[in-house]
Amino acid sequence: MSKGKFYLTTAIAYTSGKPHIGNTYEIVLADAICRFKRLLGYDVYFQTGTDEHGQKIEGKAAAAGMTPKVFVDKVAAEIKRIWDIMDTSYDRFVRTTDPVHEKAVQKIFKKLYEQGDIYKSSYKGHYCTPCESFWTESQLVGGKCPDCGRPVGQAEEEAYFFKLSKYADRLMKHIEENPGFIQPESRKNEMINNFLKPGLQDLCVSRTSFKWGIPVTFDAKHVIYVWIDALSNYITFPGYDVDGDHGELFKKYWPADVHLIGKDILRFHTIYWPIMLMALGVELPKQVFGHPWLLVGDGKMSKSKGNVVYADDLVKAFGVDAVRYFMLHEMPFASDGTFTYELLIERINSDLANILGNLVNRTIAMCQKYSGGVLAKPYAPGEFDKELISLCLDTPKRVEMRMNGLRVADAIGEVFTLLRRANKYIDETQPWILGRDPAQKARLDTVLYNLLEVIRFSATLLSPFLPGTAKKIFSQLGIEPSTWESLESFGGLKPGHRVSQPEILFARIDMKQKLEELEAKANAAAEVKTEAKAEEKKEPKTPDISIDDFAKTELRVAKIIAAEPVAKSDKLLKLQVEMGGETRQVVSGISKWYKPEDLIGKKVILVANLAPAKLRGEISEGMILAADAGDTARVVFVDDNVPTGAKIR
RNA sequence: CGCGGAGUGGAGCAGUCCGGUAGCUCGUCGGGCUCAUAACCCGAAGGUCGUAGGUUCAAAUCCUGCCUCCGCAACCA
Repeated sequence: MSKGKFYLTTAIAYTSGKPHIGNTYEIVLADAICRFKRLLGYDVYFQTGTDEHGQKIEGKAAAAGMTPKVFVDKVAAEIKRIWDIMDTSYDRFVRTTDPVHEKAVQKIFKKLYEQGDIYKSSYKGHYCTPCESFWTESQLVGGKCPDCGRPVGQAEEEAYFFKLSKYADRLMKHIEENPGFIQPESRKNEMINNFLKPGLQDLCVSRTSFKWGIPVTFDAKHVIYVWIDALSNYITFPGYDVDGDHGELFKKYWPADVHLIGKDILRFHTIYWPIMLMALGVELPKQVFGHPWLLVGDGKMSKSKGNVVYADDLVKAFGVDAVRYFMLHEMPFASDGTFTYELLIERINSDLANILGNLVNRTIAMCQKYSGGVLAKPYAPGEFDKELISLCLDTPKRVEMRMNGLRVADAIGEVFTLLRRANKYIDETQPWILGRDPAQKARLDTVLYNLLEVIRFSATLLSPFLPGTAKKIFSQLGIEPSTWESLESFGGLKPGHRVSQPEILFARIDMKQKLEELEAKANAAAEVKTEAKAEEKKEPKTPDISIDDFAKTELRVAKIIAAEPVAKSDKLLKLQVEMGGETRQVVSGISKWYKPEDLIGKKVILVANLAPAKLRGEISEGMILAADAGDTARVVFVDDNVPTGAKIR
């Protein structure tokens, strides 16, 4: 019965905040693949979860006035809630703060250390004691701290490193011998050319700069950094044990068949992770698929209105399956997809409502109208049947082929090709005309039977993508969900069977009206947000300073005598300013709002005693004052007859 | 020369690896039909495949230069 096991993982979501529609895409894609494999008869284990350690979370929790644990519990619950709203059928939702995981990770770290793959060393660098900061050679300004201008000393911060280079050749060989390992193909070359060929640097796998992580058992100062902590979830939760006493799930399902991840973290999964596994002597996953991103591509809804789109809001407005359909349909495979409300509504109307919903509806309605809802035996084949039936029988194979290549959008497209064909078949056979002539009853029954059978096929094939809709269709057909095996032959529906009443699957959406509705809602939400923000902003008032504090700032009038953009930067302008006979170079982040020629000859206020800093390789000796209005900045200009060098106070 | 992606009828995309009639969905226009959710079916218009060269009997597809756009990285002193 079972065709074998199938273990799929998603990346574990970082619990720094609520996942938006792009983050949600991955779990839906994973779900579609897993449901399809189950339909085929595979024994599926589908694992997802959250990555909950790290400095960023520590910081966010502190900012929210919570302990990291409380913070992470809250966010993880939110993520899980959204995964559930999306109707995803994961078998297990894991969290890296799970003690079982933490213990396993500590053991892994220890083992790698004991066998010499992890060693203790240090970051060497220039250290500024007052600033508590490390600087690399290139960051220093004139050999001094770019922050405070004081001299720096040589210092070291200890850390543990993982010997990636030791396994580089083996990994290269593995990638070459297993062409399907990295998907899509184009990414494989990227990994080889950018990382493997230039040579791998040993990876820093511990930190001492924050506490919110899994401690190194034998060195309490250190916390295990994300690589080993997060990546290993794929084996620790199924029950991997460094001493070989593995859990049942691990024995049964490892190696993973697919690691489904975003293209941005491909490097970690195709280089660091395989090397870790090699070092542990564990078999490598079969495939790593770096999926593209679903981007929110609509400039109209600006940031100030809050254009972040969340899956749960969409589900509320359009229904789960519509959102799932859009996500899965819109992603071509290797290139990014775009989300806009217009596109979503268009897909719902033209595919779900018109092609699919209407076909089911009209067919069931005709069955009720002409046959009292009872199926008769298809006795009277006609000229259009053959083409329809052969396409129908062919479709499961086509879908399977597409899915094997993880071409989910194309797989769905195959089903819709069949649905379109069925709509055309209705036109060709004209059942409403057959219905007028009692002599044609047998032919009419046959036509209706064929249509219903096509719908049964389609519902089955769509069930991994639109689980809720498939269920509704089966219920309208009055049957239990069909198996994959039942799609081997045409004619699974039993004559004499009675179908249910037709119901609308997807209502058509009035584009204009819906968009207005959404915009009104967004505006209302934005108002609430800005109000909330305004209140928040009042809280941290800048503390009062004394006149002496202010006097520490030396403000002087300066004239801009030259300006040019800084190469390779979109924000910076390099200015030469003249101030009481002295010329200085100032780099300012205003190139979005000012062109060089707008500034030359103008007089501005310069913070003259600001410690020099290096920006994109250019020295900046001071700062020009400008009003920051959030989206824009306006430089403060000074009356032209004020002499340069004049002090401002 | 920081990394990467993309430029194909009005919109969104496929085709590019393995050169040989430019295809799909939406939209528009015309027609058909009435079982159905103003749905469904048929037909038509609309493209110098970013640009300039090169290879070839033949280039959207291969090679070279250039232009434009978009992510990421860097960056508001």
